[in-house]
Amino acid sequence: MERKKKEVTIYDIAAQLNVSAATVSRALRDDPAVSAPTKKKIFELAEAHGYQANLFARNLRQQQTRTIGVIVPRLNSYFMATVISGIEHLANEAGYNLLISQSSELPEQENAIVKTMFNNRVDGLLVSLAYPTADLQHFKRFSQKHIPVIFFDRTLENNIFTNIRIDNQQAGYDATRHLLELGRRRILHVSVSHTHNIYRDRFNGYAQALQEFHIPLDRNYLYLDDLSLEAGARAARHALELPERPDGIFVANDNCAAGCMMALKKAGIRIPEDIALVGFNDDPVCQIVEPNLTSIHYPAYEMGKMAAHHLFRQLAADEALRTTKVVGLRAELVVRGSSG
Amino acid sequence: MERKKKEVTIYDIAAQLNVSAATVSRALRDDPAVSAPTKKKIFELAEAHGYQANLFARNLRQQQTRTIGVIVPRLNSYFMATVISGIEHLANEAGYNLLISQSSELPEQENAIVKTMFNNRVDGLLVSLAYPTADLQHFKRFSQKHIPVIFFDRTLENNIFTNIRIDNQQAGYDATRHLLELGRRRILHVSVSHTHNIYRDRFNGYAQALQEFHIPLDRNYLYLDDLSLEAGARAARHALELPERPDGIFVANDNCAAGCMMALKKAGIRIPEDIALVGFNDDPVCQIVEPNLTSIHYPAYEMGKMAAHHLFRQLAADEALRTTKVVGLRAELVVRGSSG
DNA sequence: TTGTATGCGTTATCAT
DNA sequence: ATGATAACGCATACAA
Repeated sequence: MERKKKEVTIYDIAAQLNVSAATVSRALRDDPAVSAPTKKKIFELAEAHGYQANLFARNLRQQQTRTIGVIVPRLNSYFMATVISGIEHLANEAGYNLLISQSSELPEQENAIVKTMFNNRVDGLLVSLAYPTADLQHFKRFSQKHIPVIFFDRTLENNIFTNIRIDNQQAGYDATRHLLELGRRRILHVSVSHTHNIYRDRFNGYAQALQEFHIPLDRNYLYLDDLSLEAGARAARHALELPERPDGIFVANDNCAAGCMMALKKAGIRIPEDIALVGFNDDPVCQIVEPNLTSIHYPAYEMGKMAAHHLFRQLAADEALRTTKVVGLRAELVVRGSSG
Repeated sequence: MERKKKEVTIYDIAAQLNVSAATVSRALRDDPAVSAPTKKKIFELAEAHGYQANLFARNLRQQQTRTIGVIVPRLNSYFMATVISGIEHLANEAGYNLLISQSSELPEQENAIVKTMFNNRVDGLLVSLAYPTADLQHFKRFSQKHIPVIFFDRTLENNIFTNIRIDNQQAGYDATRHLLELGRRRILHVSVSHTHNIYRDRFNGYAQALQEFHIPLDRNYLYLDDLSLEAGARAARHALELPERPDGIFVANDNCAAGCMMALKKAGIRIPEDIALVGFNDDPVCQIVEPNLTSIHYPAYEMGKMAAHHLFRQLAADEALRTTKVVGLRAELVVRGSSG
């Protein structure tokens, strides 16, 4: 069976130049201890041979991979794609590779991925948690070995790892208050049943705004499902079956809001006249549905860059200097036709 | 500065059990040459220590990484996310890791990524090319070292690597013929200006269908832009400025078709009565626009699995058995309201 | 400024 | 069935 062709190593270069492998190694890493002429010769020969450093050997020696793991619930949302672009941007600059995996919203899957990433000796982890993930046990092996983990978007309260997130309560408040200022008084909130804290926070913002306007919280005006397109249709049905029809709906993501809008329109409801609608994320779909969807603009790209930025900082810093913290990003309301 | 804690190695286990490291290594890999009792002892102690194989050492020794590189133009489409899910599915099963990167449709970026992946010694590559990429020069280093590369979706004719794709001409034909059978006669085709072959093929299918219906090809009925949402609006404007308004439009992707539909509706055009519309890909957006968009269903998940499948086959096979080939997948028309 | 020697943790070859 | 030993390619402590 044909073996792989032999690679050019620093030894080959050293032999041809009558210097030691150590010198070649140093020259290639631009060590100032090597004289300019030798360095030049070495660079040239390396170039001529198309020399490639063997990263395993280097990693084996240095105990680091220059690889960071990224774990997200799903790759198929505009939001996540944008976050990852942000991460990539910084990672490329810093010469790090990305190992990307999706948990498909399954904690067991997430757990398996974390283990794999650990075995692959990633230098750090960037994670957005699956819905149902309720604790951070599976990241313990990382904290034990002092490998930094940064959570973004879907975070969990903890005092070990850094969290990057928006102020979901504020955003929920802004969305709801906007509807209230439009004169709407019966506002339905559509969200997800697994009470992940970001959705709880959005709800809290909703509740806070209602309270400010002296509107009592009514359990009937909270509809929990899975935030899919279909869930949006179900939410619409729920809305129409309510004894007093809502005049405003705040949906915790755009996709679901789009489904809701379509179902409402099909039922003859006018948007925004009869019911005003606000979504969340500011996905491109906002500009496709008619009327265009008012939403909370989520700074996805920036969040990706932030997450990577903090990871690299922690990688560079001494263990002791890694102060646990929460980084907040601004998320702003974008008003469009659905709440004209 | 605090060093990383020492890892448990096969030597540690060997020492504690009074066997050699070689035996431990064999046992851990379940080599039949090791007796059952020793194996058991070794497994137990390894488990107790939370032993983790050091992949660098293994890779260094075996000259392989069990990592495959995935390069896509963009991560932010439903289509790509689905393909990647398909790839992941098989890769996980086979115990391979995925290194995912996006070229952002930039050949230079693509080139850089290919180089990085090469340096990282990926065992194989799964690639969907950037629009403007016109040749496969940058993959030469892979063919030279006999590292398999599989192209999917955006492929380029070649006699070295395997291509996985749908029959774009057939699909373009199906889409156009559908409009023709609806009685439409002035059919505009909206596509992308960089003539990547998949778009050329779709156009050819369009031309073929017209020919069958004895309709002469008219350059005015071909609009080339970048297939973005905005390009869709521009295409609509173009359509309305034509001396004879089209009664059917075949757009080469759904996103652009959605933009086109919106602009047409805004201009007072009724869909499908005045103009029938067909998109491409069968993205979720098809079910969001009104009326729902007729499209070509692209078997994305299956394509991902196919690509991974063929890569693993080539990895397992002897060099000589790697017959270059093209794998075709079926793409079928899904009729919806936009061409009711 | 350069060289020597050694370790990083595995696996494969050859003995026993 | 098991052991001794030599790579794999690089980086570094120490010596010169």
